[in-house]
Amino acid sequence: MESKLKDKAWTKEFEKPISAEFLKNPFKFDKKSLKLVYSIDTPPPYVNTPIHMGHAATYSLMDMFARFRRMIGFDVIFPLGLDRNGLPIEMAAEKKSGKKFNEVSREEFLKICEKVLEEASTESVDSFQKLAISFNSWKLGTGIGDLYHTDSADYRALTQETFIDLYNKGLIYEDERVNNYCPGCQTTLADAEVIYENKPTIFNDIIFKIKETGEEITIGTTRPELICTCRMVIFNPEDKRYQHLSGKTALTPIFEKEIQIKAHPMAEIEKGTGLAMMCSAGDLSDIRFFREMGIVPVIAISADGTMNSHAGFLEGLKVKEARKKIIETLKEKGLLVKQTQINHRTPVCERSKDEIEFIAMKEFYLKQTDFKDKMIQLADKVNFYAPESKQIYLDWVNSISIDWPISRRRYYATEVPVWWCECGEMILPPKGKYYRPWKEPSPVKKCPKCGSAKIKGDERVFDTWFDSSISPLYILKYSRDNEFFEKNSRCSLRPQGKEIIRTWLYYTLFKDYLLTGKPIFRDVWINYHILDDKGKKMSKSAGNVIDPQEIIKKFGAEPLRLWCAVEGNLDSTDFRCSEERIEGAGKTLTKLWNVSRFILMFPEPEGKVELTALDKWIINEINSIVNDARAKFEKYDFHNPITALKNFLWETLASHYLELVKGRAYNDNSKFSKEEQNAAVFTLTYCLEKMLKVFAPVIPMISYKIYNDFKGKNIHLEEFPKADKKYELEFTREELMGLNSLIWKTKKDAGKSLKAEVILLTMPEKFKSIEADLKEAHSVKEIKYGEIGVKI
RNA sequence: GGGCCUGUGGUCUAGCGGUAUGACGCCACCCUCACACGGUGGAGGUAAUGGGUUCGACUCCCAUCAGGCCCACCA
Repeated sequence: MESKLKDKAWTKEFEKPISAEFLKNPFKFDKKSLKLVYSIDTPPPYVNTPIHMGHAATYSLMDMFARFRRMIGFDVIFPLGLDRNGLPIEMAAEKKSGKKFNEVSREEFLKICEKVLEEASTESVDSFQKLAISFNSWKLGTGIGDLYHTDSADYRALTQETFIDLYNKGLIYEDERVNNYCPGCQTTLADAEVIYENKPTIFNDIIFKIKETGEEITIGTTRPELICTCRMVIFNPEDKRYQHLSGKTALTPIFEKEIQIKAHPMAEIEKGTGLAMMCSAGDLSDIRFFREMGIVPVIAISADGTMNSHAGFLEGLKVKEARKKIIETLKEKGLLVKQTQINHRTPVCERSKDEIEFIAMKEFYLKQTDFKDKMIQLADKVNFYAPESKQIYLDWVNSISIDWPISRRRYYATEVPVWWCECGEMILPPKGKYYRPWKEPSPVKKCPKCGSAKIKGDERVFDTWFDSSISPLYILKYSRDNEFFEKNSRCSLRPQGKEIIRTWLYYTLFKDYLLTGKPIFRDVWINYHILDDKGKKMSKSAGNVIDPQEIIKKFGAEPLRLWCAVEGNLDSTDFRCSEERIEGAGKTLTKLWNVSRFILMFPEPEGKVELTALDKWIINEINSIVNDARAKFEKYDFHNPITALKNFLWETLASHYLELVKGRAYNDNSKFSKEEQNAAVFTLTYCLEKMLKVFAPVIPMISYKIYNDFKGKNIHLEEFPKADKKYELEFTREELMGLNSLIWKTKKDAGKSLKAEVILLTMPEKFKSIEADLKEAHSVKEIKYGEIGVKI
């Protein structure tokens, strides 16, 4: 008999033509369909580096979610987005041109960025295609489900529009903020560009006076030029030496400013003299401290890196000069007790290695501290998978103490859509267009306030998260197709990594709440990480990065996908990437192929079908798997159902049912009736069909091929199976499998072949209904009923 | 330094109050007509460590250790 599956085994070479076929017929989103919409806010990967193993795994899982939802009747929005904004692109451009972004004109620099983007690797897209990820489309466009770029005019226009809306709602304001500033590169830096080095620094012990008692105290500092910004002296609450100072007033040297002395755990007993002066020169932590204490910070360094009027006699000096000068002055006045050289962890510029200065600049802020309670409540309206991940979000929201700074001084990002009149009036353009104020004229010729025509465009851009946080709005056509958006938001699912909960997830929930008044996601699926085979995090510098293309080349995409499902639940645990285990997953594909090949050897049964108890048993088994899978897939758990299905395939179906039913299916000696033989074939194909459909979202290519040869139809357009009614049976799965195993073991222990005859099989009466199948399968001469026993 | 999460045979995983599930790998035997990418059998775990609650704990609580994620790095 010839099987409908001709090839002896499934090989990775079969994947190519199938994935090509998938590409020809993508699952386009059909706005006119009457189906319910299920939308996935996919995380746009960065284009400048090819996707790594983590992407391959998480997108494979997202694809399982998408394919499953389609099979249960949803129209799925599953777009591919490519992230092209921000620093990584600028870094690549700088590397390529050998020039820093402020060394060439803005226009020129953007051209280099665009060139970098043009040449950006298409390897990621190729990987997605090889993995058979079922995005709605691979073509760039502005329709629902189309491929989108985060730097497109369309996307950026929407980002700018949300700025205009939020500004008009009174939620955005401008304020002076301290920035990391590199004097070498002459630019502000993001925190991520700052590294720390141990550098020898002079630690100066300086005398402060106590106003009430005249006592002198000594405080150590590496930044004496900032004494003018000192607004508090603190000591550790446990520090016995200074308890008497609590509540007293200190006078700063030279400036004679009165400041409070307080106990605060931030002061360390062993560090310096145990007394610390708190200056508002520094970074966010200083700002936070001042806010906590209710003190207004004083900024003494201006944007050009020189001391301003707050610094008094130091005004106009550069920071280092100011430090020199004040040390001289302190020495003259006898206020400098001691100078020691210490190794100090100093923030330096990642590239030029210059010491970072902190200077104040005006930046836009989005109010968020007022919304903390709301954002905590909002989390209860979102389903977190796994639920434990919610805590990461809550912890972050609780720790927020300052508003969100949304403007940056870089080039390749969405421009802040603002113009400024010489009189200081801010001019907002109307919504709906993409604006580039640094090169475009203002939307109004004259300032509405003073009538002046001297209007300049703002040169700042947005923080990338200000862009990224509108992705669900963008893919659901917020403000572009209001009817559609109203009907189909909230977005069904946000899948993302655990490490960006405080950024991408929080900012999206927050900003989109401000804009729409609702939690934008229904479900949030948080994924953990793929580690290398030793359990270490993959990183370029460690050289342990596993390339998914290599894995696909070696084993194929299907084993990789199956491995993702079988390895564990990525929503609660990291995976170690082991080639051995991925290869092992491939064996299940072969097993599935061979079982299918066997089943598809028998012609479709004609005439009546009379199910035996054995058939009913295996039908119960597969149905309970179908039930379980339906329920758990909905909750993004593929691991447990697929593990169960895999076990069903290997053990229950292949080892037990198949072995027992073989004789009846062949029926060479006509020991069984035609109806019974039909039942065997019917049951086998029944199991195969359901099994393939449960596997289909996980391993779409092999299931597509088998189902096509089996039914001549596209399995991915079929409905996900439902369980049929359950049959009552006298024996359990364990009892049946135990009986088989006992017979096989008895033969083996006696050194006989498995085909050897059983002279007498004694078994409980509950197996009477499957007597004929047992007799045939185990070559039993005689059967008796009673205590179990095998005689050979 | 702070917060949160995790810790089950060599590797990975299930269950989550009654001494442990399955897979991969390993060893032995077997080419039985779908499959040697197979079959059968076997070795291998005092559940990170130490306490506590309980008649009883892998399962609950505390501490320690290790790993992960995020934040901070300041006199």
